[in-house]
Amino acid sequence: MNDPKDPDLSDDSAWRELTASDSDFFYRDTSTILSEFAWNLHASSSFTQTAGVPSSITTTTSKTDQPIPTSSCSSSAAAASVTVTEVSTNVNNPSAATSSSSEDPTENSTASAAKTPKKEKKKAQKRIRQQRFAFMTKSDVDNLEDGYRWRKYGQKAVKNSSFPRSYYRCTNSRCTVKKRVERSSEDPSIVITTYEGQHCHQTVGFPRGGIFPAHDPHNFTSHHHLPPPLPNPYYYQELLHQLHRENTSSPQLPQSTTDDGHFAVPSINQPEEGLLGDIVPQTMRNP
DNA sequence: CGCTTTTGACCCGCGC
DNA sequence: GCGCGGGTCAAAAGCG
Repeated sequence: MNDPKDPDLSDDSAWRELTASDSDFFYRDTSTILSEFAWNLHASSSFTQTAGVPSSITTTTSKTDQPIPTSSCSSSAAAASVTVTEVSTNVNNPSAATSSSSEDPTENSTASAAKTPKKEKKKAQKRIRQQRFAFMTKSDVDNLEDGYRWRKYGQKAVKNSSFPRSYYRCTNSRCTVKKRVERSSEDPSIVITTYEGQHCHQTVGFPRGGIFPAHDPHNFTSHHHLPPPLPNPYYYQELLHQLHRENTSSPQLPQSTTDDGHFAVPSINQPEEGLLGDIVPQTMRNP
C-alpha cells in the first residue's frame, strides 16, 4: 500500500488491476494516451528519474464514459515528480467496487438528513467506489492546493507506514469528492494524494471562471492562475504536461539533487503559495 | 460565532 | 466467527 509506485492500491481491486500492469505497459499506454492529448511527453523521460522512485505518469484510460474528475489538480511548489494513477469504477456495478467509499450524492442526502444510528445509516449505505486518481507529488506540504476547499474529517495511522493518512472532504455540501493524503513511507518527501469522485462545482472564489479565490489570500496569490474547474477530462494530463515541462526546462527543478539522490525542491519554503498557478498551461488560464 | 481540525469510537470488508 | 485494517462519524477543541 505504501509502495510509492503503487499509491494506495492494495485495498482496491481496481487499483490492483492497474498495478498488475508492468511499467512497460504504463509507458506504452501513457504514451498512447498522451499522444491522444497531443502531448509531447516522453513517458520515460524525467518522470522516471525522480526521487529514487521509479515513477512515471501512470495513467490509464477510463473504463467508463465518465469524465475524469476535475478535482485532481493537486500540485505544489515542490512538484518535482508526479505519478498519476487513474482508476475508474463502474458505479453501476457495485459488485465491482470493493469498499471504502461510503458516500455518493444520494447517500449524502440521506445521511445528513437525520441523526440516524450509525448501524442503520451504514446499512442503508452502499459503498460505491467512485473514480479515483492518485497523485504522487514531491512536496513538503501535505495538503496541496488545488483550488478547492477541503475539510479534514479523519486521520488514521497506516500500517507499515510511519506517516498517518489524512482524509479530506470537499467543503461544498453538495460535493462528495474526497481525497486522502499520505506520505510515502519510503520517501517521506513524496505526498500521495488520492482523489475520489467528481466535483459538482467550481473552485472556490472563481466567480468568473477565473482564478482567484477571494477569501484565501494565503493560498492563492494574484499570480496563481488556477484552471477552470469544469469537468475537463484532460486536466490531469494538462497538469502533468506542465509539470513535465517544468521538470525539463527549469534549472531549479529536479536537476538539483540532495545528498541522498532526492531532488531538492526549490520552492518548498513557500508551500502556502502553491504552484498550481505556475504549472497550469496558458491555454487553461483565463480565456 | 462559524468554520476547521483533532481524535477516539465505531462500522465495514476481507482474509484466515 | 474472529481479528485486523481501512474508512467514517461526531463531539470537543482550536482558531480567526
